[in-house]
Amino acid sequence: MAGTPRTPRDRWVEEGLHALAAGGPDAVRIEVLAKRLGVTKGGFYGYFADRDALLEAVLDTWERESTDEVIDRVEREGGDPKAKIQRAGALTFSDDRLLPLDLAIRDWARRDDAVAERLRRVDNRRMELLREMIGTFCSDPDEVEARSLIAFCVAIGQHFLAADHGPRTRAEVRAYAGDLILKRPRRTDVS
Amino acid sequence: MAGTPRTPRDRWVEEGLHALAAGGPDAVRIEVLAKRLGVTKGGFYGYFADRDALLEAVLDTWERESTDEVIDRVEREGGDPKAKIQRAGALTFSDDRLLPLDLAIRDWARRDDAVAERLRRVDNRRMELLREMIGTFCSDPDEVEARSLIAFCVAIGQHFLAADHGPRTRAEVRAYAGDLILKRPRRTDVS
DNA sequence: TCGATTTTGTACGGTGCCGTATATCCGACG
DNA sequence: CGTCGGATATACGGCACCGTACAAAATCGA
Repeated sequence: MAGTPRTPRDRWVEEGLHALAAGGPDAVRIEVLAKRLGVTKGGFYGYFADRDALLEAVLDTWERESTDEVIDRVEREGGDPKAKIQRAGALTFSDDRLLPLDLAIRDWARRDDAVAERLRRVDNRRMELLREMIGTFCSDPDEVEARSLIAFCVAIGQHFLAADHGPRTRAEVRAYAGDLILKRPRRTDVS
Repeated sequence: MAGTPRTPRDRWVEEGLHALAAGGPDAVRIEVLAKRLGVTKGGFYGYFADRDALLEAVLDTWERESTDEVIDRVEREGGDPKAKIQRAGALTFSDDRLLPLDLAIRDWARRDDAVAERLRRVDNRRMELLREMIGTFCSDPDEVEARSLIAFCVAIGQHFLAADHGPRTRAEVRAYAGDLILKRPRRTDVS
């Protein structure tokens, strides 16, 4: 029995995740990954039947990391509901690793039903967190749903937007937008 | 002098737009477009130096169609500010032609600076429309900017979201969200 | 150290696509 | 009708990648 392989299965998946995040599914090329790993593709086919099998493994890893691991960590660190949701959002949408991956997979999902189904599972768990948090200050279920959708759309959409904001930075505008959506409405009637 | 070419330059661009919308920039393959056009790539190089030149032409066409043409049409049909912005949004984000193209280009822009620059120009014009409309009922400039960002993010982001909404349809939730963002705040203080 | 086993390197054939060169077609015009 | 010119077809060489086959090397147990 031989010992630890020089390039175990996980390293291939890891490089696959990087390539997917950086260039989309079309950029996940076996020979390119091999070059980045400093090996040839010789060993690849010991772990994966073909390129599609690698993509499946990549998606498996992403799905696990972006749900269970994030949720585990959030639960472990505790805090009030709002802090938990914010931490979940921060882990998912601020992480240099998960964010580009998330965006790449969203675009991929538009063209591949199996990917779309995975994304649906992941997004549903995230939406559940949002509903829970927004439900702490908003009682109308329709409004909870609408605000959750808005919050999610802003979290994702801001990375697909290229507009400028004059003297303001995107982060400033986004922070203000977050206040509008995630805080209890306390406006006086201006009519 | 020979007459009208069988496959003029515009047809190549047109097919390029379709391919881009359907599969992203990697799907814009000269020989694939030729097959769809029922010709070989023989004539292609009479119009374009290479594949990149076609992609430039495709982006030129998209940029023109999604700004000038939309704005021309909106101005021509008139109406109050809100109606105009809604018509601009409808033309851009409900059109079977422009929407998938828009989404594909947004993902592309994340990886290509030149595309990002084009998208910035287009998005800035759209944001200007949003500010204008939201400014009609909201006087705080920070809030105008934040609401504009939110509205834009929802318009784009909803197409990158896979979450379900229980008994509600996405359209219902989105409509409610639109009311929250695009209507004058009239809430009573609940504190 | 010596096999046994697994991983890796190398070589191969096949495919799809790019860009070029050249031949062929076909309408316009004399 | 012939010829001219642009549009298209065909053929080619090249490249990058896939997946397979087999040889070489590395590693562990004995």
